[in-house]
Amino acid sequence: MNYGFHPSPFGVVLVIATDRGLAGLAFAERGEEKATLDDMTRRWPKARYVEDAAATAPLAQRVFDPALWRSDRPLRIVMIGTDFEVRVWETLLRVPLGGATTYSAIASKVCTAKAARAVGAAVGRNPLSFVVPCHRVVGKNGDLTGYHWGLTRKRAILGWEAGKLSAAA
DNA sequence: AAACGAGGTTCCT
DNA sequence: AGGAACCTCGTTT
Repeated sequence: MNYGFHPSPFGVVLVIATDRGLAGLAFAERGEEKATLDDMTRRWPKARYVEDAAATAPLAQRVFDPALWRSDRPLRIVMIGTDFEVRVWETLLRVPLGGATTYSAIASKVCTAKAARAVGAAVGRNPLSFVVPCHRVVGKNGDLTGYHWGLTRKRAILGWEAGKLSAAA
């Protein structure tokens, strides 16, 4: 796996890629790049990691520029996780830009309605932050309940998306 | 408003 | 294997 750190509208992002496509995308606080990398590599302990910012830079650029989200050049992604997690993430991928869903709604689709917390855990462990719209999930009552990389960042992303939406319209 | 328990899955020891 | 943690939710103090 190749990885590299790149600037983004929301801070530094760690991009992890395999020869089959994008595998990981995580936000890092300034100075905490190492911790973020550890956090990611823990997900796939058996993988070999090589820093190659040149390989990951184009991916980072593409992900954060909606103008490049074209169906004729789909972003290739690789989802590595348990059955449950992958199901949750695939459900999330169907949430449209600017849309929102709830943990319990996903839970009832993937498992039972009471698995909301499990969904929360799975969403939180989502290695493809931002690409998989884990930030468009809100609590049942419409509140932003939590975010692995900070509620502040979650709000920033939602605001950014709202801006992109009005720009497109 | 705060505390609590149920509930599903995964992580860590 | 056992316990704790998690981006939850509904109910009870």
